Amino acid sequence: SRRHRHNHQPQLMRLSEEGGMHEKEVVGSGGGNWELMGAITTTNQDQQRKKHRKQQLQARNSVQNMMAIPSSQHRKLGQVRNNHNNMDDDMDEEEVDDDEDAGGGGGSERQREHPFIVTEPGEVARGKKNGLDYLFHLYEQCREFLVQVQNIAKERGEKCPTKVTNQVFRFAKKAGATYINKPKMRHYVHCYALHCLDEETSNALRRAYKERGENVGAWRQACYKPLVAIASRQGSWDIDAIFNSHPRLSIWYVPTKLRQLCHAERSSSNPNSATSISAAGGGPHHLPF
Amino acid sequence: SRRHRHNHQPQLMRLSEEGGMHEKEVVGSGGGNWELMGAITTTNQDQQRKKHRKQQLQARNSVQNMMAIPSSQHRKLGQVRNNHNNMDDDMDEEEVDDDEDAGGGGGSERQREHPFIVTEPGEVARGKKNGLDYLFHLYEQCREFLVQVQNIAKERGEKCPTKVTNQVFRFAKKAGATYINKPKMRHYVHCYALHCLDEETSNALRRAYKERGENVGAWRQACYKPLVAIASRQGSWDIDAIFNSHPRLSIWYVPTKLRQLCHAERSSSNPNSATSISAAGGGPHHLPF
DNA sequence: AGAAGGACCAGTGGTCCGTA
DNA sequence: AGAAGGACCAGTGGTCCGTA
Repeated sequence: SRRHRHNHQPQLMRLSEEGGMHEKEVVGSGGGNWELMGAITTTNQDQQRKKHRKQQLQARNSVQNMMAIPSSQHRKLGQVRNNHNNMDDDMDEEEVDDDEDAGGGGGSERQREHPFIVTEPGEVARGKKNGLDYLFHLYEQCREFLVQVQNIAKERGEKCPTKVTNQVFRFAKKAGATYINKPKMRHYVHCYALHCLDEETSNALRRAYKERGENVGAWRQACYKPLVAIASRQGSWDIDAIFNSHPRLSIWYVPTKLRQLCHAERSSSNPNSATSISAAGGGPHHLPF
Repeated sequence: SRRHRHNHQPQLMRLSEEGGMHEKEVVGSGGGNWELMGAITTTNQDQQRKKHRKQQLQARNSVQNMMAIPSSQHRKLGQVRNNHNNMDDDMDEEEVDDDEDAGGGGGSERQREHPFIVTEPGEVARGKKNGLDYLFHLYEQCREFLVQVQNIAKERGEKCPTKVTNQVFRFAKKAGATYINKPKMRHYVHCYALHCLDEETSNALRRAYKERGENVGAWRQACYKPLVAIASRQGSWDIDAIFNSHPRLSIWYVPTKLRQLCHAERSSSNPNSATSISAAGGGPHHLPF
């Protein structure tokens, strides 16, 4: 096969055990579209790859170059599928692949990420699964992408984002981290929040839910309650202040449902909420960050 | 005339001298559409006004009630024109007003605000003009509207804006402050910034530009330079940090042009800007706020 | 069924340009 | 001409729902 597997971000690979190769690795689709991958703390061995004819058939990506990363060819990146032979890059020009390339776009379809399972701290997921340490690691990666976007913005004298915005997700995608996307990160933000704010509780919850054989959705739901308890203990139920006071959490938007739960809890625990809010500025506990 | 002039916000009236009445006063167009004006720290004497038939001809404002302020009738409010007789409310039902009511909507057109002129500190504008103290006062009003929006949001457990957003402008409009609008406030933000950050310099500039008979546009342009000088003196050229460090200024977005000017100045004064930015976090002067 | 993520949508920041 | 502001537009935050 002329398609070469290579890991562009060795430090970022997924944590599931599965043969020698990690499915999250991105297959190089030819040369020239990994420009500035070096920005992601990895050396880039792909920059001198040969140009592939297919890239020229593909219309240039119309999205403007963004944040110093040249637009990639944006061909569907042909991420390696698990237990599925790599297609040769030329194959789809001469034969039909039975479950990819169905869309008329001409590229192979991107493989979805493996679903998360509830794992204990330190546990590596087996099979076509990803573990929760990997999930939390994605949040750290996003933070690194944000820092890069911020540095570039400062360098250019442009507006500098303080949160993980669409711009950051776009940057991550262009940088090759195609496994990062907004809906996923938003979906599990509060789980990451618990991990940041009270790792002990977070770890205990993971062990309990793994023990009971609960699925990820159940674990995710269960993460809300201890967070509300933390907000309650702060005395203000001000989940925004709690997020903003934590250096790793402050870059994430508070999820709507968590805010609503904190508000509901505050209302039920203190029906005279008007005064409680006015008073909140004066008296809540200091956060340990 | 059955149309009554009344000042809904006595403390907020414009500063131009012009007969007994101030043009910024809003004409009550009938009863019922000043709900919750009390939220703007004024007692509301208009709430018991009679309903006017014209309001019923007007389609109900389709914009949903926002932030606890019932939607106003949204008839064009018929702000008093200067040196122009007040129309009787009933007039447009029986006769045509020659320069209002030209649209098909059936309401009288809103009068534009009088243009600003360069005034000295404390000086009240004469004629159909507004002075710069009044301009800066509008920024204080916006801050008060923001505070109200924030209080309501906290009360409801909703996202709480930290800046003067579209939501705040909408709130201001619904509260009757029809003379506040986004393009205007954005246009003069940097002038207000200078007023906040270095009132001495701001005052001197006003006096100089008034003396030389310059128009508002020229004065406005001239406000950029001392701001860039302030950013330069801070050593970081970080105009965002300067805005955010000031309690009254921090709620305003840094205007694009000011950011660009600071960036250009930094680049020309320190071509090796990459290191300068990296170092900026460690060493800039403390701001006095 | 449980879960990942493309893609949509209401409302945003930003400011142009038809208006007076 | 100088100036005020309605209204537009590209890109946002938020998340639904067609997909696998």
